[in-house]
Amino acid sequence: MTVSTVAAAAGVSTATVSRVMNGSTTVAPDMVQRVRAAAAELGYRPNAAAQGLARGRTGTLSVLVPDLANPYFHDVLKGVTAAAGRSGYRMLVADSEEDPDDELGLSHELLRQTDGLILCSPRMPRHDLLTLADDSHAVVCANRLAADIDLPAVTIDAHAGMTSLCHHLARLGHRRVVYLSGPERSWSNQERRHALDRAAAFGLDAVAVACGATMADGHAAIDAALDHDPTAIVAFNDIVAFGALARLRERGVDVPAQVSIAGFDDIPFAAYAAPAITTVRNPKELLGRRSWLLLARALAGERGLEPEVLPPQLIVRDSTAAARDRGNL
Amino acid sequence: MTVSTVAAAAGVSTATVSRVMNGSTTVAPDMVQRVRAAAAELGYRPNAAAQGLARGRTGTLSVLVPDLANPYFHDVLKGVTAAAGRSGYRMLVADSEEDPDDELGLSHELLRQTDGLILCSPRMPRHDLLTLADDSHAVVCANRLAADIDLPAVTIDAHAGMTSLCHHLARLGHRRVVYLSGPERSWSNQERRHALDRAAAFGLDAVAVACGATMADGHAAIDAALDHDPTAIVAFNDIVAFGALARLRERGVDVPAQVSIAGFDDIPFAAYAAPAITTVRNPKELLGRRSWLLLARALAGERGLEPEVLPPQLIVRDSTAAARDRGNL
DNA sequence: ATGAAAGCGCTAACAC
DNA sequence: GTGTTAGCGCTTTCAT
Repeated sequence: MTVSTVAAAAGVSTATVSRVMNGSTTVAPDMVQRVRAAAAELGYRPNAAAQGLARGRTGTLSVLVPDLANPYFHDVLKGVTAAAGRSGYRMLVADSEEDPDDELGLSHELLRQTDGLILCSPRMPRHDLLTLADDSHAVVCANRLAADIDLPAVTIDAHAGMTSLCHHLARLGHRRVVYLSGPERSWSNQERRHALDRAAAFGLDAVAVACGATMADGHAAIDAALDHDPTAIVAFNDIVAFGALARLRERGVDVPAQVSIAGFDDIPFAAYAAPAITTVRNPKELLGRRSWLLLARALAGERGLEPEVLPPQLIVRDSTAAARDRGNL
Repeated sequence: MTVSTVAAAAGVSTATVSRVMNGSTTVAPDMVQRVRAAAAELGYRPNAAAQGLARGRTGTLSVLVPDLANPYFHDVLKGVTAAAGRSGYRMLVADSEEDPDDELGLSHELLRQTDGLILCSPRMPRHDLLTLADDSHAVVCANRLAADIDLPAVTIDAHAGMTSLCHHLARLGHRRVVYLSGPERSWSNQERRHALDRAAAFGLDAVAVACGATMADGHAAIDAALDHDPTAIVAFNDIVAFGALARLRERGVDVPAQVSIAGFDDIPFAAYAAPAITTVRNPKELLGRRSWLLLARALAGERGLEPEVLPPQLIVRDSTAAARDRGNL
């Protein structure tokens, strides 16, 4: 079942079949009919590999995420597919499972099979990022800015987000806050942490506790966090906040009466948690769409694309309230 | 940068390069060295499309899920990649976004680009499934059994799962239970519902309320559910249970004191909910692994593969307790 | 407007 | 053990 089969059945050349299948306008209407009929009759479907080889492009892009289990990435992926789909591109998703050392290899593998790659929150060392940028012009970086590396990027203004959150907490009278720190190699985590440190200007006294990016991490980190007797806890992301909330409940700590807690990203679960989690909304779909736009431009040959920075938004819910007046937990 | 480039650089033929790249044993050690060196030097990476065309297979399989935002599918996907990866296969993920009418088209498109397809909880009409089975032998169906359609399948024993859950509820003294029904076209939903109906044998009197598969659906369905004044609510899945829990909280209904609630699947969030959700654990990763195994066999030419049925497991947590003695909500 | 034919980059007979 | 070569299925000049 190839072009030749269809061509024979329709009594035309393979070139004509190809033209019809690709919607070329320079084909006589009756030929179009004949070919269409023959193709439909035979149930013909073009072979993607052959098309890819002949055209020099696959029509597929790939996205590499560190953890597919994090709902955060779904919305990003949705944004990417939606935007890329409109340009006739399909999306291949890969998961590095939070293994920074595997990312470079995976990226090369993906680049081999697809036309371009979107790295979502990559954890790989700076050096690998540099290698990748040297190897290919079809890579864009989401959620990470790498100075002096020629990689189109789109990020969130973590500083602005954290600042508005800190403002919120400061107005509620909080002073001692613990930050549940995300993965070491996460750029977002570093940004959030630094932004929080700068919030000392509002009178917030922040201390970081090593944590991670999963619910289990959040759950496990609470005991250490409470040792600092904070009135508020800021989690690396909503997932962590979620796990933390569970542990606080176990320990009988009332949220937000005794301790306030806030997350980051605004994943769907955040709004349904008990209590609903105050968070900094990340324009995830937009991030996905912009990433594709950047990739499309890179694919079209544009170089030296400027990094884009997207604005987050504070979402106040029920997990934050006025700091308790005095006393320890 | 092609085989020829490398061949020229190494002073050998393209065939030898190909042999080395594919780990053929019938190559002299020094040639292997030369080729390896040249390839590394040039940073050569084989073109996947060309390989696919020449080999007649792409080395990629695809998985179609109805909703990538449902954490349930992550574990399934994890199982698939893990198993397929061991056989040198990569995985392409596609999301039909709960649009049953788009599934057939998407499936064909995926089949065109990859060697095989795993349909995860497909919602498409039976007729489309039949078409697909006729068109290809490289399709396996997870979470759906279609009688008289020659499609390798792996499912969960919903009946067993629902029965153990009903047992649990019956022993706690529940009689009036509401089932929050999932998507109309979901086979799992039908199975769960039927199994629940059969639980009348335990003295459970179940009534179904239309709901859906999202947190918002669960949230929205609670009001109608409470109209039936149930002592227990069984949700289509954990996501729905999660949304339902939020609404119950809003209405001031105490779970589990006034109403018990149970989910299905045991997604990670279930254990961290407030209260932790009693559920029926679905061996998701196993399901993924088995799906791949079936697909691999189909790809190898086996036909008439027997459907596999996996056992679920009741996980009792804090959202279910003894039925309230008397009185309405 | 249509067809013939030359590749796209790689693999796998087949010959040596 | 190594090289030659004929495709894999499609697109795309280039003629006509």
